[in-house]
Order: sequence, then structure tokens, then C-alpha cells
Amino acid sequence: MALSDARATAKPRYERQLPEQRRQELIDATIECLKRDGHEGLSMRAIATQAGVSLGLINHHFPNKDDLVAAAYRHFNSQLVDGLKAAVHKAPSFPRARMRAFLKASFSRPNLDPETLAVWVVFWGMYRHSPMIQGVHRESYQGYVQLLRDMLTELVAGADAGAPPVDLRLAAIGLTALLDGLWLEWCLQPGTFRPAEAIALCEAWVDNLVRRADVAALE
Amino acid sequence: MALSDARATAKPRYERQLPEQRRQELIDATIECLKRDGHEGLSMRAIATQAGVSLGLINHHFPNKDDLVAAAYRHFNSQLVDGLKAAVHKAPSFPRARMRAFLKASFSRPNLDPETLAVWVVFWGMYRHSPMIQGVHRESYQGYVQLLRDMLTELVAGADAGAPPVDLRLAAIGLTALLDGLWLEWCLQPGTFRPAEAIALCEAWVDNLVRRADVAALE
DNA sequence: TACGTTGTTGAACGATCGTACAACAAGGAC
DNA sequence: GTCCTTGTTGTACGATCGTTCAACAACGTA
Repeated sequence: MALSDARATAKPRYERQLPEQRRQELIDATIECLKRDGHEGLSMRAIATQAGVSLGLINHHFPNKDDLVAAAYRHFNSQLVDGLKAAVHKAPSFPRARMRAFLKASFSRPNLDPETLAVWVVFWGMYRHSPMIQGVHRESYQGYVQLLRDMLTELVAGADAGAPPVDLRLAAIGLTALLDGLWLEWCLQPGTFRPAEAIALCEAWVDNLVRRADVAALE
Repeated sequence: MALSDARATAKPRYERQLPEQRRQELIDATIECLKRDGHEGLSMRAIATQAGVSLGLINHHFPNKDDLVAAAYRHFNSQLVDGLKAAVHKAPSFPRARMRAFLKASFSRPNLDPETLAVWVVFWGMYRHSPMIQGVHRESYQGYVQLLRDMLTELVAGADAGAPPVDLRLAAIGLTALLDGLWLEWCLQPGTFRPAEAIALCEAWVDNLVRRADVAALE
């Protein structure tokens, strides 16, 4: 009859999701809000709206706001590091090609994007006062540093014999700084230089390191 | 009599200040709050408490919060740039000494300080959505870039004749990136390397630029 | 078809935010 | 000593924040 027909054809008011999937949707919504509005976008109501769910649902899947933010930070970090690792893995397996792939991935989307910087800045701002953010940072930054350190080790191992030994620690610090600095500069003012120029600057640093091992002579 | 004595010896409940001085006190209090609590410290009540005045007074000297923050950003910026310029000015007037003084000032307090980074991060976070912050940034960053560009020009002018011409634009971009990256890295994790090592890395970059002009061969 | 689990909603709470404004008082002018 | 200017206070308002919770409903199960 009419009633049961109406019931049968009526759309459900909402769809239930498995907790794992709903959690991921909320994490994605959080990052989306951060990209769009920065720190101002980090409100439970904005995130719920972005995810298309009600306000109360968030606290059903996350005990509080800090836990949601930490989960979003963890996801954001691992997505970045995994992307870089994948790019390196797909490259031809000699040191220079791997480093080139790493640099190219670093200076391409989605890394090289003012919106990505906007997300980073918010997380950086929480770093000092949130032990939870500090913990996530420690656990994920490690993978990044190790990846870069390994590539430098490969490169130096293939350098001219007889060259003075390279201080790998300082070399990694310097390359990381150059990389991060160029990335930051481009995101703040995309018109100043082209991504290819940033890659060239980084490769010049690496060249200089491998050919002349200047860094070893420091201090 | 007793009453007039009490009146005569009673301390005034507050001291009136000239608008200019009170404005500066409020600006200082704002930066102090940012150093201590980051983005969370940026509330009118926290700033008023820090400055030792009542909440309502802020709106007597600044039309709204954005104007106060912009004024604080302008002060913070010019203090930094002026400090660097002063350090360069006091150095012996040959190019290498000026560059060395610049680097030493960059990697010393008050620039090299996690609290300083905390303040920067908050301002960076506002950059995209606040035209006021963008305007202040443009007007003050110009001085910084010009200072660095001038020093590089001096240095390259004294380089070996016959060397290929240096792309000053790219050189400035690279040195700025290396400098900012090292500064950022140290502030985030002060134990990783010593300020002297950062200076050495930057000077190695400059040496390489002047002696071999590699950057000119890029691209 | 009826039931039970639980993902989901929506309203409500107290706290804190930026701002507005009337009343007060410090300190110079006369 | 009195007045006037204006720097300063304290309160109040509306908006928004994170969190809580009782009620609802989607959907697998029997």
C-alpha cells in the first residue's frame, strides 16, 4: 500500500559506515579544512560540515579534538613520506637517478603547494605545546631523514677515490635545509623561481658534495 | 586632616601614558604572548593581562584585533631586519667580513630561538587570509632581500676574473633558502647541530659561489 | 517480521572569544 | 582649587568554541 511504498522508496536519512571508513573521512575532512582556512578551519563544526555529518558524530569516533588532529597529522605525514619513498623506488636503481627522483617529487604536487604549506604551518604551531604532535612528528620524521641519509651514503660511496671523507651528518643537514628552505620559499611566493631551478640548485649542492667533498673540510 | 592626608598619600589607581608609549607596550605584550603560548596566546584578554592593563584599553588604542596584530608583525619584522643591518654595518667593510657578520647575527639570539620561531609560525599562518599581514610582509621583506642581494653582489665583484658570470638571482635564492632552512631546522630541534656549523655551511656555499661560480652553469 | 546493536543526529551546556560602551579618574590648564 | 580633556576601567552582549548526552534509526540477525 501507499505507506509501505513510501517507506520502501524513501531514502534513508543517513548511511551507516564502518568505523574505520568514517574515521578516515573525518581525517580527510580535517585536512581539507586546514587547506582551505588554515588555523581558523580547525573547528569541530567546520570539520563535521566538510565531512557531511553531524557535529556529535566526531566525538563518537574520536575521544576529543586533539586525538582527531593527531590522527590527521599522522596521516598527512605518512602520505608525504610514502609518496617520496615510492618515487625513489620507481626510479632507476643508481644513486643519481634516485636522488633526482626524490628531488623531482619534492618539488612537485602535492608537496609543492601553498595549501600544503598552510597545513604544515598549523601543525608546526601546535608542536611546542602538544606532546601528541611531538610524538607523531618524531615517529614520522625519522623515516624522512633516513631516506635522505641513505641516498647521500650511496652517492658518496660512488665518489672519486682519494677525496677527503665527507661528513655525512653535516651533508644531510645542509641538503635538508636547502630543500626545505627552497620549498618554503616557493610556497610563500610561487612566482619567484621555477621548480626546475630549485631542483638544479639542490643537484648543484650534491654535485659539489660528491666531486669535491668540501663539507669534510669545514670546522 | 585625615581625609586629605589619605587622599594625598593614596596611590593613583593607574597611570596615564602617552598613546604612543601605551601602543608600544601593547605591541610588546602581544609578541610576548605569542612567544609564550603561540596561537593560543593571541587573545585580547591575555594581551591585556600581559601588559598589565584592562581589556577595554586595547580597543582605545587599536580599532580591532587585526590592527594590533599587524602592528606587532611590523615591529617584529623591522626589529629583525634592523638587527641584521646593524651587525653588517659594524663589521669591517670588506665583503667577506660583512657576510660573516650577517651570518653570525642570523645564527645568534634573538633570531635563533625557538620562541622566535613560534612567533613566526603564527604570522605565517595568517599570511594567506590576511591582506594586512601580506602588506606588512611585502614592505619589510624587501629590505631583507635587498641587504642579502647587495652583499652577494660585492662578493662576486671581488671574485676571480675570467670566472663565468654568476646568476645573482639564483644565488640569492639559494643562499636565502639554505639560511632559512638551517634556521628553521635548528629552532625545531636545537640539539641537532651547532650554530657555528650552520655558519660554516653557509660560508661554504658562498665560497663555492665566488671561487667557481657553479651556479651560473645551472640550467 | 521483530529485535538488538550501534552508528548517527541534534539540542544543550558552560567557557571563552572580540567588541562596544557608559562611568570613572588622572593630570594638565587656567 | 576648579574644570576639561582623554586615557582607563569594568561590565555586558552576542557569537562561537569543544564537549556531553538522550533519542533516533539503519541494518544485520534470528
